[in-house]
Amino acid sequence: MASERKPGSKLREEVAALKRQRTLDAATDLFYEKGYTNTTLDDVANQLGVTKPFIYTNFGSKPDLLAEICRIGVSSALDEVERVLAQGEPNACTLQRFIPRYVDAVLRRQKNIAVNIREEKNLLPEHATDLAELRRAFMARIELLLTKSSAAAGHTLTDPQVTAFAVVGAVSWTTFWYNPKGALSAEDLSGKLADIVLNLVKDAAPVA
Amino acid sequence: MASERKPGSKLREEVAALKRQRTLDAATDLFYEKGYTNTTLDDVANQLGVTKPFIYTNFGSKPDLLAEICRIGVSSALDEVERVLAQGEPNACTLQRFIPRYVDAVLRRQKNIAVNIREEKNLLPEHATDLAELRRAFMARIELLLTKSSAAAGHTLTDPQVTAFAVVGAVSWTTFWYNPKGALSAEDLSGKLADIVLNLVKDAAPVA
DNA sequence: CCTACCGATCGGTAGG
DNA sequence: CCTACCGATCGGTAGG
Repeated sequence: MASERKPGSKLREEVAALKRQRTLDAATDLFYEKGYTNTTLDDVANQLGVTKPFIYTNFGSKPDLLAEICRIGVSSALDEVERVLAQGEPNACTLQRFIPRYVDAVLRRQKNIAVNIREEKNLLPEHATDLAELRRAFMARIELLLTKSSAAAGHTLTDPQVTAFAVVGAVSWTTFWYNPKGALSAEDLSGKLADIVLNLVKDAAPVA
Repeated sequence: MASERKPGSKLREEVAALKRQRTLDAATDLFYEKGYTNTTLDDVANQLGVTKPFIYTNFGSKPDLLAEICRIGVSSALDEVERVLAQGEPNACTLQRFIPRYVDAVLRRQKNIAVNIREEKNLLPEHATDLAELRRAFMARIELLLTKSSAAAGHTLTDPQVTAFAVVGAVSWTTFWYNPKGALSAEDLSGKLADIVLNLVKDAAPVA
């Protein structure tokens, strides 16, 4: 009996992580495709080739699963701003580095972000509060980035908050219309959208 | 007995229209506030001070009610583009007239548009098809407007379709964050957003 | 257009 | 972690 098991609860952990990941993936696909309330936990289990109680070994409830999917969506965008801000004080070129990365991050987490927006009303109050806080933090960082990099480029934003919402709206909107299987590649889109959005943050001048 | 009733089925029609309108209003508020699946038809009836069968005299089913709410949302935006396009060939100033009106229209129908976006997956297939067609028509009109008015202003859009999605995204996004009871008035917002969006449609030049 | 009810769906769990 | 089931919810309607 070649033993030596106790320290290697590592395998056990890896198995648990794998199960959790697969459950999240299946649920993300189904929630995105059919909507949260039209997806039963039996559907999710079925797609994984298991039965419903399997899901409850990793997640406490259906709303927990939803909350985690949403959290991943917001976090991926927040991480991207933090990464750029961590590279030092924003300068005139920071936005040109940030915007394409942000667009890419959103497209990579397209399903999570779409579900996050659509299913907000199906979150439990505690999850809704947490996610609202995360989103608020994200918006604050975007505002900071826009303000500082605009200043460095020599212009002032009339209303950084509204500008931030416009940028985030233009980018997040892709999650509703972009089809990864279509003719437009994610790279093409992210380049084009980056150009358009960069234009947007240049201060309005020749209007009226 | 002062009679004279038959030709005046007009009153009857007015009553029917009123009931229908009130039902739509109540459902729009509740779907927006709590989400479609979290709102029961008993909730809607309750808010109107009636019982559930009342609703079925005006709408065939819950999904019918949802479809009508969504249709009003898309239509209000489509109507606005059509109105501007009907004023003759777009020129260099057309966008400056259109954008604020479009933003206003979206804010006026904020609830319908938010519900439209969120509850897409809860539509019946036939309604989903109709609404997708309406949305497609709307996007085509926006693209046309952007292309022609840009041309009239002397610049060319690299990709009118992506630009159109960016504009529509930046504006539609307001339905998720704008709070009519907050400090920012709808007029202020529509002015600011119009400036920002007008900036966005000027062709990218000094990038890279 | 109300009262009262049916029927189906589905999240969650007991028991093993 | 499966089988089998409960319990609640809720859209829709029959009957008046």
